[in-house]
Amino acid sequence: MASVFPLADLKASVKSDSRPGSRTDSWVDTIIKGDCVSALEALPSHSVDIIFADPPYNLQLGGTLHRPDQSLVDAVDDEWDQFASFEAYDAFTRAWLLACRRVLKPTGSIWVIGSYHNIFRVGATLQDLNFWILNDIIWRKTNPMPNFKGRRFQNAHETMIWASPSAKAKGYTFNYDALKAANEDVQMRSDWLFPICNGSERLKGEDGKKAHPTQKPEALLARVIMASTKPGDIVLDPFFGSGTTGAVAKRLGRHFVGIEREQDYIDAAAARIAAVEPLGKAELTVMTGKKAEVRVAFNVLVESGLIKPGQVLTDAKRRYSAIVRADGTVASGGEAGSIHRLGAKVQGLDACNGWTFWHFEDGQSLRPIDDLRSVIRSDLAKAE
Amino acid sequence: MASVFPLADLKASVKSDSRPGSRTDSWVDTIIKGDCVSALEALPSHSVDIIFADPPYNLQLGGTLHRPDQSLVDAVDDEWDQFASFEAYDAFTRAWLLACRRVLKPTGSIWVIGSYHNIFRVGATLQDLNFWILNDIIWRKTNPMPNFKGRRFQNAHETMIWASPSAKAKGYTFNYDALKAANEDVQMRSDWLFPICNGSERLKGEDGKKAHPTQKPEALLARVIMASTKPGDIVLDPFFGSGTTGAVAKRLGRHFVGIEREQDYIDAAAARIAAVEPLGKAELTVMTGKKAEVRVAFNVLVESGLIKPGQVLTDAKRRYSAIVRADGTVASGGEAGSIHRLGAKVQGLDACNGWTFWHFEDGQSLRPIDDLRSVIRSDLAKAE
DNA sequence: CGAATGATTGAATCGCCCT
DNA sequence: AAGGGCGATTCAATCATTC
Repeated sequence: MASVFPLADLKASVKSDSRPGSRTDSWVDTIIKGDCVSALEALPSHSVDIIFADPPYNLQLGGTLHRPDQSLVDAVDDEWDQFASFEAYDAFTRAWLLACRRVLKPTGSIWVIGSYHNIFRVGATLQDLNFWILNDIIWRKTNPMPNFKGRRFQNAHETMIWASPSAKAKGYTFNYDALKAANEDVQMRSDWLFPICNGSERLKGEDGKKAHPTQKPEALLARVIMASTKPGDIVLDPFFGSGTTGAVAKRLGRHFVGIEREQDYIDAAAARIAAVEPLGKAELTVMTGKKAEVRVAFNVLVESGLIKPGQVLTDAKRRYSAIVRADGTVASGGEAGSIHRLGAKVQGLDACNGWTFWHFEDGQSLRPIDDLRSVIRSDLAKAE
Repeated sequence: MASVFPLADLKASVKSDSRPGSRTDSWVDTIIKGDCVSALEALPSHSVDIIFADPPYNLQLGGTLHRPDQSLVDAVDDEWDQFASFEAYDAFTRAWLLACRRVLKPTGSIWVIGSYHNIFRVGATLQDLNFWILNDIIWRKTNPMPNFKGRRFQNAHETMIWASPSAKAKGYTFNYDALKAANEDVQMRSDWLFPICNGSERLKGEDGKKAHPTQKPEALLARVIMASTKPGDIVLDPFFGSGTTGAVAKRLGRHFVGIEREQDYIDAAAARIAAVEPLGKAELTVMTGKKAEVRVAFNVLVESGLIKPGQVLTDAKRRYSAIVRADGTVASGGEAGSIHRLGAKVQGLDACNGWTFWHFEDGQSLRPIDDLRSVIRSDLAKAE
């Protein structure tokens, strides 16, 4: 059974920060010491918003290998042994992913990072467990380790899988508009370029050696968290290690939960996170697009007098026209309906966004009726 | 049982070319018509040098997809890409990979290309069958299809796995020095940049429509073949399709064997290959890929810490100011957006280059944020 | 004839809310 | 739970057409 590691200083520093939603649950903003699966089983169901997992990939690290029937594996180049070790890794993967799924909200999503040693097994297991892959993301390293022997290509990337808990779970957070605005106004691609973690960001022990062998760069976690969470969300990392996930989550106004077995890593991560200063609310505001705007129905424009019954609307090229009726529908050549239905109908399409399709005369020029909706919206905003 | 498709013209053109090693085997430089596994079983053991496989991806598409302009996306919904379940796909994968392994020389290697829909299953099956993964290679597309609904990252890459037939098989060909020399004297990385196959390279039917839905670019195959084969080697492609593998192999002085079920694809591939002129010995230099423009988005500055959330930017004359947010957008007086959009908005213009418009405080002076981009660029340039 | 503009297209697991 | 209405959503490159 896992025990909650209290981290009094950490909690204190967390409680005083600006993160929305006061979290009084004892396990939030803590590092839980213990085995990944049993620690996960001690958490409530459907309680975290995203999971970022950086699982181990080499099961043959020292020690002897046992088959599932407990017999000792005596030769590593035996075909059956290879198979057995993959099976063991798959069983491990299955166990922690199942435990993660129970803890994850239906509106949540999971990220797993790995290399070619393990990511194919992880991906296949995710699919077997009916997780629904949203993207695979390539972290391209600016400064990867060279291939010393010159027998292969330089291994210059790692792979992340982003998945929702099921094919039907479409409520996951994806801050599409913010990512696009931040990316030169084009949508963010599946290949990301970041340096590996080194220099002052890299945690060092007292001996000056790196504190953790696979510390991930904070910039990578920042993009993951900014892309797929909202401020105040809870980010779980079942393989916490040096605590990059927690440090970035705290800085970005998200809550974290870490699970880690080794006390040395817990100590390093706790000290690291305690030193993080969370950002303020204004800095953490996420840009949203039209999808997040309040709905304004077309008849509101008619009722408010911005559009008058009897007024004629046309498309931008004046190929089609329609007359506005007092009930907020529009009519054209015997057909009538919503601005969307009629727009679709006159063009012979299945669908149409009437707000951008229909235009009204404004002096010499034509302007989309969407402009008038913005007027309504800014009025509504002022009334708040 | 598969039947060898003779292709007399093709053989003739092949025999007259400059490829070393006269191949008199009837199956060399032909397209075999038939099911992949039975055709493979008809070939001699340990007879081919590399295999390039582009298996069905098992896309699981929902309904139809429309672009924002309401045009229909021509999806890959062919019968050959439909599988009843993951189990069925795994069984299929296992069968053709086992058949491939028998045909592959111990000194050979295999390449498999796929997307997140299938590549994890392929990779896990390769490992289960004791293939030894040498690299996973990312094909970054310069011009991928966008994500039309804004619900995910743009799917901008595909993944290739390169593997030898066993962990002990170290005799595979890897032209390390040639690749390095062709890559400005640095090691070739695991992420490659190529455009998708388009324009005149794309095979069209008599109706002007694409002859094959998933034709791969020749440049991609050229790098694969130049990296992992020697002149005169035999390249097998068990999912021949439009014959890109054969065309590139012939052009590069390698022999090919294709397996394909559909006569239409065979006809198109045969005509295509017959028209290929093999290169002379001196011309067989390694193809270099497209050099990426080093494109740095504003969020990279924020993620890397060069610009901090909360920091204030102004124009050169301090008439306008904006605050940087953690999501990589900037905000000013209720408005928010990309550095470009907001710069335009505050000035009342249609467009604005945010990189030169917005400045940050550097001691006593103001400097354009473009200066910080050059700092990042010199780091990132290493990966391009 | 060249430049500017518009149309087409590519391996795609592509919406959300209310009734 | 299924169905219907609202209304949001695209990047790079190749061709075709117009100026």
